[in-house]
Amino acid sequence: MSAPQDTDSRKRLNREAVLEAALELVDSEGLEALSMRRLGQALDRDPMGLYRYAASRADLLDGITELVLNELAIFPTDPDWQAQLRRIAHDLRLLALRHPNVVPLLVTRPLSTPLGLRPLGTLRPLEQILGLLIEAGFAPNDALHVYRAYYGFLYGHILNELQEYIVDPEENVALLRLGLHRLPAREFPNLRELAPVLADYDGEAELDEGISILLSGLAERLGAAPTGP
Amino acid sequence: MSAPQDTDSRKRLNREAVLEAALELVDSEGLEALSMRRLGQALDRDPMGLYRYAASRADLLDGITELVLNELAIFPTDPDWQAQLRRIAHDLRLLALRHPNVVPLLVTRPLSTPLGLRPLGTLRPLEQILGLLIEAGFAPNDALHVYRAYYGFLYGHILNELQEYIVDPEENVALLRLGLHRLPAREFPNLRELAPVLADYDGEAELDEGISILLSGLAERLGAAPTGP
DNA sequence: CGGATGTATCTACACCGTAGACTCTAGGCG
DNA sequence: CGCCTAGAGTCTACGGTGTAGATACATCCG
Repeated sequence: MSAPQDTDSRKRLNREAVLEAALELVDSEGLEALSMRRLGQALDRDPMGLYRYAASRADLLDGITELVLNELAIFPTDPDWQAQLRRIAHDLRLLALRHPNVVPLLVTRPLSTPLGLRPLGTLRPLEQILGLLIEAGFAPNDALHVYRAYYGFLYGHILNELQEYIVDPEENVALLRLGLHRLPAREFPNLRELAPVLADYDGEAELDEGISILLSGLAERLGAAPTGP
Repeated sequence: MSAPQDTDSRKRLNREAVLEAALELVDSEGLEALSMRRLGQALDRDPMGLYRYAASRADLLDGITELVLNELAIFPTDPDWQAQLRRIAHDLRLLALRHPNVVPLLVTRPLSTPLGLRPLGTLRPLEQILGLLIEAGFAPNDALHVYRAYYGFLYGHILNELQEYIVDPEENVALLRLGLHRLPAREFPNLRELAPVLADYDGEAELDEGISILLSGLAERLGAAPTGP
């Protein structure tokens, strides 16, 4: 009658469990809904107790980005680097669509922390992709440049796609039309005319096409100036 | 002796003045420092009075992004669309470096508002670049795709560059070294080895190179499948 | 048993966005 | 002139936030 009630939700916590609950909250109710008190409530714990597992709210946010990025699998020794980069791109895209509310964290957190001080989990993709490229024959310098082009393109695409993404596909067209109808016709003729095209955006195809272009450009460069013996 | 003290900072306000003060605050002290109370203090006004010029804090943020994007000049009728796109890219980069704290808003605000309901000022670049491309001979459909590739690349680059940007160039190397030194050597060999290269990132050159590649790809496509009569 | 050590909880503070009531000012109109 | 109205400016208050610090509690070691 005095055991600390392990009925269901009162198991012993650990950092991962806390982060998972936080992620769940963010996924379902948005970033703004994530507060220590709300999270404590979701875990049926005193909010102050969470500070044992996350030093601050900022640390919590970092933890979430880390957790999400861990869903991304990279195999830096795969010899087919092009296929690998293509797969990673699609995986990251799906990950972003699965956790749209986390995307702002993904692109924003790194801006506030110098590279070397970031959570290791968020640096791992960088490290591993560098490895992949170096393994593939790029000089380390070039690998870095390639990584930047690749990841830049990827993040850009995700932001683009998510901007035009609307949750309820039923409302999608209507809302879009409604919204665009609001635009002054003489100032925004092109946007208004493109409404139907905007409405059915095939993000996957667009991403794949972009990756193809990028990869062919990169392969060309690799062929032109090989560095290995 | 009773005039409402127009000494200096107590002129009549308007939305733009408020937004400019807000931008100044964000530039100098970061996004988190922007609160109604702080802003009211900066303007020597009652915080509640600001609601006359911005309906909410969110609206304030939207206003700031709009204000910043207005610094970007686009000439949609310039026949040399490639030069135009290149210039815009560099302008946007400089703008991001001038207002690094605003960049999170730039990439993040559009994610929370359906396209048609966004502040007009933030849609204008899209509209005008579409105009530029259509004028250049792209079919409207293609113009949209090209825009996405272009802007995606651009945003990606800016995020990349800002991630590695550190304010005080004196501390830069030291901090970076310090940070990277922290990384476990066996897990992050590539990153550690690339520290010196990371330290002197020439964002302008990298951007320009990327734009060149993109433009040549685009020009090729335009040449391959022209749409005009 | 006594102490010590780590966990959980509570209280309190300074700050936030903003709803709503209130005061004050300027101007129009009889 | 006096009065009324509309709007701008101000104040107070409410329910929320992150988190420092004190306090209570459990658990283990000697």
